[in-house]
Amino acid sequence: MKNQREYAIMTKKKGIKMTPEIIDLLFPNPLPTVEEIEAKYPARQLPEGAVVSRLAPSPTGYLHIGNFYQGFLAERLAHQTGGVFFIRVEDTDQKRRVDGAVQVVLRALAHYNVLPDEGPQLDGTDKGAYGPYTQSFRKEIYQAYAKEVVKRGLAYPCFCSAEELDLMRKVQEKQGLRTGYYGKYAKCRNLTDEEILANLRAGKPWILRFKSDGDYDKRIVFEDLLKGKLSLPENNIDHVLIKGDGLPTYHFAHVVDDHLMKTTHVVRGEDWVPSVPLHLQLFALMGWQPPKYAHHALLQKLDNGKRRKISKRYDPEANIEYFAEHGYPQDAVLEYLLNLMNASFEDWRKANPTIPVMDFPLNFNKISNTAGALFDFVKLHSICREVVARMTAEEVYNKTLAWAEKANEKLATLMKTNREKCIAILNIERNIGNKSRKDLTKWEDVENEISYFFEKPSVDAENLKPLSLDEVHQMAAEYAKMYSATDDKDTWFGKIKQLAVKFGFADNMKEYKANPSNYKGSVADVARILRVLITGRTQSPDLFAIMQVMGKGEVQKRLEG
RNA sequence: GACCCUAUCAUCUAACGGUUAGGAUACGGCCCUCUCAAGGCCGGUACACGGGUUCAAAUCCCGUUAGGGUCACCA
Repeated sequence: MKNQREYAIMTKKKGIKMTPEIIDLLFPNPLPTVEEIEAKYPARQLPEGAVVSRLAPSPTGYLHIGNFYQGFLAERLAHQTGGVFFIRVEDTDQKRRVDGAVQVVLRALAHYNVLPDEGPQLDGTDKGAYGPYTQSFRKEIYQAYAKEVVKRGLAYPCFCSAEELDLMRKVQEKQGLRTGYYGKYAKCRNLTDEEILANLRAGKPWILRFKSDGDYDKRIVFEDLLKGKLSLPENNIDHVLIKGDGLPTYHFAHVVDDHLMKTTHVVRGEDWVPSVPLHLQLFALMGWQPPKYAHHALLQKLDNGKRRKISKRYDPEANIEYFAEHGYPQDAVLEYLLNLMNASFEDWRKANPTIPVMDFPLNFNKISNTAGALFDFVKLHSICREVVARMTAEEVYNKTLAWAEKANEKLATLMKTNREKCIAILNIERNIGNKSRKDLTKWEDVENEISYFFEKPSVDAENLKPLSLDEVHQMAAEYAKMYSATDDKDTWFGKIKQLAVKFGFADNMKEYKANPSNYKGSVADVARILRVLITGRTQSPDLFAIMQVMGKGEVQKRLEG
């Protein structure tokens, strides 16, 4: 890798020196000097070892779960070291820009408590001293640096049309060559000053290309924080720095912005690995210290037995909003992702069941470095159940209500008008000793867990067997007379046993199993029949607790009906 | 096609030259004075293949195979 000095020498030797006239035509508008710009971006005052990292979303109206994963990882790294995590909006592709997209990203991050220290805010302002944090507002900064590169003779205008480039690529493909603007295919690289001038005066559209001095047969070696030592061919392609609309490409913007914003660590998906040689080359060209890179594996999905990266097009869960919409507990999503980052998370959680997720010490040296994990709903759901089981009934109530207010109006109304009762329902078999029911996965499921308390269930006669409807009525009437809301659990169950005997059922399992033909069934069947009358279901949480919460009046109504 | 990354149970993974290859999820079985859920106990399932190096290899090296990724005026 060459340093700035070597580039300067090289420039002198073989750089094309653009005439001042060309430079004026290329950059007709007044621009700040690079010195002026640099002065606005002083070194950050941070403790030793503090990481400055960022999430750089494109405002497409959609936050991909992979980007969220990346941002979360960057945020952890920054905040665990006392550093800074910021957001930078990469909107240099104006075609893909969608209104309100930044809000989508910010709201998603806020939902998960992954909080940026700097960047655009929901009200449209910027927070932080290293902005603007939206690339389209930084146009003249990129232009100023581009102009500098042109002055040094290391960038040149390219007049090739999209059609020409397309044709070129097809030719290269046909011949089995590497595609790209390099070597003899870099036609505009060797244009004379006169030719450039003529094109510019004729108003021919142009883009600015970097004059690569890389040799594809040589290798560049660098240390990736996650992948270790990586060796790739040098870049010899004259990549685009400034596009036809005057905005930079990702590559140039990345180098300029992360230099100015003092990013120390670039965390991104491993799909970026192939462009690291280019990026390092650009940092060297500018004479800047490159950040450390950390490329993580991509989240994948099984599709017809084949793996592929999670796709916006086919997988609804590729959109981070999916999880909020369906009422996934925030912490469960975070825990699941943390578990993919560090498998030791589970052990930590087991040892520290009550500590907040964000207190997990994410070990950067142990970030999994495999081919990329399959997104696993089964595992996520299991984590959800654990997370919900750890909550108090009131927390579950609050979180569910917050979800329902956006997603299920009917449920929200029901919950608001029956707050205490809902909490009592959600408290059934919760935090008894240190055990809890684990049948709630997401807020979406709550409706089904509480609905039967509020409306009289329909009863399927099939579930009342072996008794006839008449016999059921007799049994229910008998039980209604016996039931007392002040009974403790043992007394309650004792009465069910009495009822069982009275109607020809065995009052304990062992006896029934020993002589099944002597009985209509066991006490379990009696309990089932009562459960069906009261809840409409054959399966439910503890019937004793349900009846207590429901209240004697309602219980009797259901027994009679 | 070129280049890069990866390879341990079905899934996520631990192991950093010496382990009966561990855990979690899922699955199966048993137990648990009412079902379900939970809980307890038990169980099956993995080092992709082939060569080396070494007293010793899941671990290091090479190759094969397989999967993934990248090759834009998109990021």
